[in-house]
Amino acid sequence: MLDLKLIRENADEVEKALARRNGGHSLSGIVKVDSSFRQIQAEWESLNQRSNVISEMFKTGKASKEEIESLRQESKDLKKRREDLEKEKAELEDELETLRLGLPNLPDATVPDGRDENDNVEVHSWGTIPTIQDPKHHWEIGPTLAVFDFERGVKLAESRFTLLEENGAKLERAIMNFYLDFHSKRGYRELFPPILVNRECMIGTGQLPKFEGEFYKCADDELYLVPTAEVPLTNVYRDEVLDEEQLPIYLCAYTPNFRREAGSAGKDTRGYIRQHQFNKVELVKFCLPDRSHEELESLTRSAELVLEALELPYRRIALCTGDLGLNSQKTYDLEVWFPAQDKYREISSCSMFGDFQARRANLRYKPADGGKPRFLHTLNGSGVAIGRTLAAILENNQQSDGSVTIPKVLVPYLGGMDELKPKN
RNA sequence: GGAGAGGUGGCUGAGUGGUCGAAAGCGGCUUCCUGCUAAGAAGUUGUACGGUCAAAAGCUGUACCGAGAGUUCGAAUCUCUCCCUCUCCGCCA
Repeated sequence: MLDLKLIRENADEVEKALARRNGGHSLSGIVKVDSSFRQIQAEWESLNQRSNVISEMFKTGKASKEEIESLRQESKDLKKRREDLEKEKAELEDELETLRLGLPNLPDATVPDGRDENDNVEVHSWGTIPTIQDPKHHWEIGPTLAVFDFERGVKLAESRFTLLEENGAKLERAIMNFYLDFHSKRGYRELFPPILVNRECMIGTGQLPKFEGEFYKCADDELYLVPTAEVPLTNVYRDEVLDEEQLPIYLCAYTPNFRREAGSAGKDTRGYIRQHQFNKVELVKFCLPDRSHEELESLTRSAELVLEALELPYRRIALCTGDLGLNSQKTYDLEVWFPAQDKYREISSCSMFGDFQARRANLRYKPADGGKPRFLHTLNGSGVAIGRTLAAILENNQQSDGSVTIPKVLVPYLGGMDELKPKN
């Protein structure tokens, strides 16, 4: 959410900054609603003031008996007019809130301009792309190695749900534990948050109200299945004022994630890449406003390091303005190599949000110099997606005999197992 | 699920329908004092959005005592609905 004062006073500049994204975002609507809201507000306040004066006269008993009758009547009339104004005021306020919540963040100056993902910029790549004769897709390899059972996953739920067979289950858990251990050792405090969250959380991190159809919601409770651990983690300190000395705060957590994938019909329908339920370890940071850029670099680096530890070839992409998410000022995507698809696929997305989420979730810190509480800055990134990691390991580590070697760092997490062999 | 208690400022905790933005204590801040971070004394201390001002300070207006509705000239205080927390019992991983 953008600062209303900033919009009011520098509408042109804000509009110019937003124009770097796709689809123009006109501010004239917001400015207009804001000014009529304030006009109504002023009128309403002056009526209140009069009512308070009348009350005061009752209190002090200064009015004569005849005056009392007319004052009583006046007060009743005032109340009626106030109620009319209140209705109008509430409507305008709602409208203003909706408009503001729908407005995206301002892109950072360092973000490359562009229309869509084709204009994203590769920052660097790591690792050697393996040479594999006729590489197979992970969905071809998985079932032969007791990793995936796609048919039964669909039977249990619906499409885009997968049953992990014994090796898959163990591998998924090994990756998850490796990631959590790795980030915990590097200063991220491990939490295990609720996986159902309330609406305030979803608004706080920016999923709602704009993307209502993307998420699973409980019918009888105002609760949502988390689409990412970003939601509970970023909301941990919602409506709180932290001390400056507490910052920065690094959090990490594993959660399952649930997404309807409403806009992705027909995309990645095969395999384990795009599921309604998937596992992920997420990294979240809270920091002082002037630290965002370096925190983004180190956050992204943390995500890269787990891929390097797993020896998976990847590249880092800087998203262009047109591909940036609603909340984000700047985003790096990490993409890992998928041999059978002959391309890189996203496995992590690391973003800085400035005070955009902090305003929505009311996340503040008290400056050490004793000033008023200020909004802090938030960042997050996948550290990284577990299911896609599993798929990438299957594809990159496939051998000509149909087996798959396990990355060294995972072997201890698998009781010493260092390869998966086909049954027969 | 049954029974009960309660939701007030950064925290603890008072509050008779007008004198309550709200006692008191703690904490915070400022100053004084004792030759050093300990103790003591005094003062000060909510938030949001407006107005005034070049701006800040200051002054000033309105709102806010879980949320919403109602009674009343006037509600933290009375009534209703909802939400949440706590205690006991039951049930359950």
